Amino acid sequence: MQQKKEASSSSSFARDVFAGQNTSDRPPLVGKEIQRLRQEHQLTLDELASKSGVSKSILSQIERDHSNPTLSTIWRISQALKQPLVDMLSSGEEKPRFEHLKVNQTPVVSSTDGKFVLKILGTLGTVSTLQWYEFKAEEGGILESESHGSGSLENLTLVSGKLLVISGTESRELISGETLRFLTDSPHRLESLGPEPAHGFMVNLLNSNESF
Amino acid sequence: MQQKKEASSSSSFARDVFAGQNTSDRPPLVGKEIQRLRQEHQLTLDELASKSGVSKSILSQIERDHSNPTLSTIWRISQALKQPLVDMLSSGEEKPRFEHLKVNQTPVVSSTDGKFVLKILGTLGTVSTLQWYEFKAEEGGILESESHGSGSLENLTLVSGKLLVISGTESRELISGETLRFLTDSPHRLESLGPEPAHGFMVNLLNSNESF
DNA sequence: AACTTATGTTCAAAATAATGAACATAAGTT
DNA sequence: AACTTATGTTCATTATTTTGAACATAAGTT
Repeated sequence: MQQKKEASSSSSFARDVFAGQNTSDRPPLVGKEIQRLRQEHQLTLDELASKSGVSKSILSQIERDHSNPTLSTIWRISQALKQPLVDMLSSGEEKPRFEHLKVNQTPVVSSTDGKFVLKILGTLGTVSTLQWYEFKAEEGGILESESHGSGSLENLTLVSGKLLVISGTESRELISGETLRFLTDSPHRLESLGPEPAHGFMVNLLNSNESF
Repeated sequence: MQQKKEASSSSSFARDVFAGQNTSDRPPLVGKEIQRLRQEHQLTLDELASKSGVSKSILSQIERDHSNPTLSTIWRISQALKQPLVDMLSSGEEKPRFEHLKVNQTPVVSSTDGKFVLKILGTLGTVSTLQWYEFKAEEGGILESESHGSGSLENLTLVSGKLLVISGTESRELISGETLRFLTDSPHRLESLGPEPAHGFMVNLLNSNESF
């Protein structure tokens, strides 16, 4: 069973952790953040221990990144500190400040006849699913979409051109500068009426609590 | 030393976990989400095990929420699945539901010199706030913004023109067709470099969990 | 059917996280 | 100084996670 190491502070975890920066090639270091929060709340280790139900000895080690805490441990600490668990973990991670997508890196989808071009500008999967697009369509260009699931919402702004939007049994005609918001829980279709090309933006909220 | 329980599946953790729903009074259940992601990536337990360096036996148990994984374990799994660790943990938590908005009259904000014009296309306010805009700025037009709070994200796509983006101490130059995603947890500034007017689209995710 | 292959689960053993008590250290008090 | 109090760290022990190998099950082949 447990072969006693020379001291608890030199576990392999600690060694690994201290070997380098958290260049996102190793788990986030939560110690600093936890300590910061605890001190912000003016709590001692003893107090946080009793509030959280986590022993103060392990708290001490976690704060110094000498331990690799369990999910439930981190969770109990985050509760006691009234901090969303997720925030505590992401604090250590250095997020890139900028993410720069060059022109050719922007994914593009186009209709079979090439008349309707959809550029996927971005996606956010965290909360619910969110996607936004730019589109350009010459006269007669058509985009057909299936239902995005109940509760899904599409927000379309036309910068230039003229566009016919059909969702379910209803339809609307949009002119330059107008915005339309509609449910996309049934198949829908966009059609550029011309003569000048339609150009616009879309923000879609997909209802992702479907299990497929 | 380890007093062998009747079976590994009846650890106290498992019992606790199965005692009730995750009504945010117990650690998030990551099992379902991990399994979903693994299957989405078409990986078997063996494959994920070798990719992540986590043994398949513990993967099996974690997926069924029969184990209380360690931070480093969750992290290694999230890496292998190319999923931000944070997303995996928040998946079990309550998702915000949408509120239905009234028809918008597209409010317009413009800089004092009138050179930078921002059209608010839409808003969604729930747990985190989402807003999207269209902007047009002639040469020299400047938009200054305060911090939107920690974790806030701005997604900017430039349709035409040239734009200088400064956030914190960093800056980027964008040309037509490019997209930039950046954190707005510090003051930032957009400047149209001209000569042709800058025209683009922004989607902002504001983080509204201020600790108060 | 018997044999292989692919996939997921269970088990004993090993590694390590968590606990509670003892130990350090510093700051105040008498 | 000697004594207390407050705070954080270390240590031996206990509880749990993690591992690797063995086991189970199902699907496909000969």
